[in-house]
Amino acid sequence: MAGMKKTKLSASLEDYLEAIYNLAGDSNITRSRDIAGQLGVSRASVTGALRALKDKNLVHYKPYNYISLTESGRIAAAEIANKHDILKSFFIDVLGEKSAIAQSAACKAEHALGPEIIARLLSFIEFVNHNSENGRNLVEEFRKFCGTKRNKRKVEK
Amino acid sequence: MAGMKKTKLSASLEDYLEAIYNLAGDSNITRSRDIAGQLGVSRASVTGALRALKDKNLVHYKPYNYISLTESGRIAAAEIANKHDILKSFFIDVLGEKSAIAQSAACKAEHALGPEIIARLLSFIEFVNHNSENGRNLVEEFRKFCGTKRNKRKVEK
DNA sequence: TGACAAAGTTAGGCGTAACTAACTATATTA
DNA sequence: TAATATAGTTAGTTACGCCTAACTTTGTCA
Repeated sequence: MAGMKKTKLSASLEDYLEAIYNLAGDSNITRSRDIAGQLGVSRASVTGALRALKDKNLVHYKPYNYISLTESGRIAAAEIANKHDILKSFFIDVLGEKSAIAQSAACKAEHALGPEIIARLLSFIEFVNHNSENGRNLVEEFRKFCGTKRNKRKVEK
Repeated sequence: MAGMKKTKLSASLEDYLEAIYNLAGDSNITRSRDIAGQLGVSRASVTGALRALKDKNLVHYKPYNYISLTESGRIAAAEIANKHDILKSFFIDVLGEKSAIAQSAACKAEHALGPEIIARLLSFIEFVNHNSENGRNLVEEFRKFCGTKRNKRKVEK
C-alpha cells in the first residue's frame, strides 16, 4: 500500500510530533528551542525526541539544523492534531472546561483511551453537535442540568 | 481536616489499588499472586507496587503475609473504582464499546484526563443517562446516528 | 518430619522520559 | 574578526515500571 507500517508512537513522541506540526506551520520548519518552550521540557529532551522521530522517519533532523516534518510525519501529525482539536472543543464547548485544561487533557486522551474509544467518542461528539444545531440544544440543556445540581454536592479535590 | 494530604498516585499505583480493592472484597484481604493475575504483571512487579503503596499508607503489607487496604486505602480505592465504573458503563452503554476495551480505557482515563475533566464528564454521563430515561432516548438516537454514517467512510487503523 | 510445591522476594536489567551541567556550534555585532 | 550570546548537543543521573532468574519463605502431605 501507499503508506509504510505505522510504528506506534509513545504518548510523548506524539506530543513532540504535534508540537512540531503546530510550530512549523506553512513553512514546515521549526527549531529545537521552540519545541522545548511549547512542551515545557528541556532542550536536551527535545534532542532525544528528535532522534527517536528521525529513526521513525517522521522528521528531517540534522544536528544544528532546522527541523521539519517528513511527508509521513506531516500526515501522522495532522491526524493527531485533528482528533486533538475535536476533543478539545468537546471539553470546552460541551463540558465547559477552561481552555488550558482542555488542551492538556486532549493531548493525553488519545494515548490513554485508545483508538476504538476515541473513534466512538468522536462520533458521539459529532452527534451532540449535530443535535445542538438541528434538534434540541443538548449543550444548553446540559448546562442547565449542571446548574440544578450545583450546591447539592461537594466537588472534592 | 480529617484526611491527611492525599499524595497523588501514579496511574499504575491506582491500578494496583483498585485491583486490591476489587479482589479483597468484604474480607479485605488478598494475595500478591492474585493481584499479579488480575493486572497481568509479574509477581515481582506487585511486590514493588505494594512497597510503594505501603509507603503511602494505603495498604497493610508485610512480606509473605496477606495484603489488606488501610482505611485511607479503602477510601481512595472506592473513589477510583466508582469513577471507573461510571466511565466504563458510558463506554459500553452509550458508546457501544466492548467490555474489555472499555475496562482498560476506564482504568487509564482518569490519570490522563485529570480530575476537572473527569468531574465534568461524569456530570455529562449523568445527563445523558437522565435524558435517556426521562426524555428523549439519546443513546438510541446516537446508535441510529452512527448507523446512518456507517459505510460512508473508512475507519482506518 | 522432611521433601516438595507454591507463593513471595530480591537482584539485576531494560526501555522510556525527563533532568542538569558542561561542551560545541552558530550567529551577532562592536 | 574576535568576543559573546544563543542554540543545540552530549554525557551522566534519576525515577518509574516492567521484566526474568534465582533465592527464600511458607504450607502441605506422605
